[in-house]
Amino acid sequence: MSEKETPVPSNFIRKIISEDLRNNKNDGRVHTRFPPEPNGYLHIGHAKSICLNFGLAAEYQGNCNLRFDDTNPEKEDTEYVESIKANVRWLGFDWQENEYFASDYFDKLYQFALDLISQGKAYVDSLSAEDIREYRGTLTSPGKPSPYRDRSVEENLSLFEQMRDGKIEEGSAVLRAKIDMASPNINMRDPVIYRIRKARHHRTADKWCIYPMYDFTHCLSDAIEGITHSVCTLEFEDHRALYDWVIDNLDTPSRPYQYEFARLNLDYTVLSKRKLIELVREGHVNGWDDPRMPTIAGIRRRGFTPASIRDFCNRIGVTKSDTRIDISVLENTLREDLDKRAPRAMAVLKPLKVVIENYPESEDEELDAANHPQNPDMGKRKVPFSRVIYIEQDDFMEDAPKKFFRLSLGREVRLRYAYFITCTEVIKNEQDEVIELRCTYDPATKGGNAPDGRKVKGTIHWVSEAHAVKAEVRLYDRLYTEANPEQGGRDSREVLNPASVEILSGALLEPSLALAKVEDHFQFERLGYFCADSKDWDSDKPVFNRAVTLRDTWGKMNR
RNA sequence: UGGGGUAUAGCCAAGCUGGUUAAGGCACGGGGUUUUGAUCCCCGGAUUCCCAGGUUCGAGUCCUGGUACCCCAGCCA
Repeated sequence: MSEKETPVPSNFIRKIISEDLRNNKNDGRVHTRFPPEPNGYLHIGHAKSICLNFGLAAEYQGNCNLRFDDTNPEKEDTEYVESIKANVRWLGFDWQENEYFASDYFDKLYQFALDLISQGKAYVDSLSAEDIREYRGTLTSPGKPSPYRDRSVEENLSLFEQMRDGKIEEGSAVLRAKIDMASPNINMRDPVIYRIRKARHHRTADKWCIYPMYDFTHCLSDAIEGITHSVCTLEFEDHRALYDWVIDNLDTPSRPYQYEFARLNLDYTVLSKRKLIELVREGHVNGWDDPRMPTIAGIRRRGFTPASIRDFCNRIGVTKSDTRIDISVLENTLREDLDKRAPRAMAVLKPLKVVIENYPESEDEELDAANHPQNPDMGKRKVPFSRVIYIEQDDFMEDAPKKFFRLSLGREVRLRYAYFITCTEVIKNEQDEVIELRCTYDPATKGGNAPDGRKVKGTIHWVSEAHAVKAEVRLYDRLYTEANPEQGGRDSREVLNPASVEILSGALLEPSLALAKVEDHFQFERLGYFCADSKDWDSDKPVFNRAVTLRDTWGKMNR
């Protein structure tokens, strides 16, 4: 993380921490954690949380734990823990030896539950799930106590033990905290803190058949790890009262506090696990790492860099207001990062043949091209030139308006790093489509400058036919046609963008590009930033993904 | 009158205990440089901070009353 990134702006959590430090709370310690559940892949929304938690720890010389919140054996798997670790590492964060699992605390958690029971603050409820829901009341009416609410401590202890020993059927008993069935906060109406799940856990195997619930586990895990600031998203605001209740009613090694911030919403994308799974399962995308997916794996494959994502997370801020970020903010952090780092190269996506009639038939030559126009340290390379080249179809227009600074019949343009050429003839097929151009070149303009001081309006990119490398280039666009795909409760599948990917199998690259390594980034001049695909790249068939286009004021004018 | 939150330019977002001209970024518009219509460099926008009252010499910041939007009734996290 040596690159210069936008300084982290102030936010309310920073302010709280600074205040705590001023009061020497927690002996001046700052300890955060990133607590994913290993039941799915991380996405850009998680990146916000990762950057926040690790960023806070770094700024205040504290630590940030990576803790897997694995209390639901039926949904979790080690496959996810591996991918999560890889993603966090890729983003540039290091949790060092601070890797934990809530499942490592099952014994302690069990003891805490026993303590609560002994204090008369928890009881085993034998109501069915449906009855519990019934008894809980509604948002506007209070709940009523379960008939099992006043079981004796001894009976509860014995029943809980039977739960643990597998003597009670799944679903026929749970452990509940005894708080207040009439609380206006539904989370406080005797929340379930342990349930029976006769399922194999990915780490504890068959040791347990009772598993603690999130609200009981999370706060105690924080306390066990000495977390000082437990940062989570807004939907847990209502749970804070329960978080505090558990901590306050048990003898814990430390006293953590929970703070909530707004989760990320991004234009033209969807970030709920359920929706993401749906996209994959129904085949709207090709897997979790499809470059259109907002998953870390997807945006990585698309060509985003860790620095650009960190920068993005810093720019969007941390608040409690429910907002939606303009996709251009993300795109722009990538452009900024890659503009200074990505080598330039030429590639023609939709080729149009050009024959330079006065260029010798059997000849070719190598021209010098800068790898980065502003940074000579990135060196130069040779680009082969010959009589037959290809240019971009979009760079020719037959009836061109005055403002069209590219090639047209009778007009002269510069071929980047090569020569000025003038179009002399347009060849069409029976469908009246332009299939070839005949041009002449001015040998005196080699390298791209005219000795007579003649100026040319446009510079276009090109590739020599004899030397070109054929490649597949995938152009990606937003996955949805609406900024907020789920607006008004609509099914986001109704607004899927049918043109979210365009595969060009006949793209032509300058030869240097064939030497790219997987995940290498380039700017294809005048087109955008591209990344060598990590999955389908083959030395026989290069595959590039377009991560983001260049800014295009010409394109904008024409829209 | 269930409870918990949020409201500052098109989109984000600073704004400490109330004090001259309401940061910054993205987007947008204009101009300059340029062998990428890219980059880079200038310049531009809120008499106004959800609304209405009030307190005050002075309020985005305090008070009162509204309005809009988000979250909560898993033995998910």
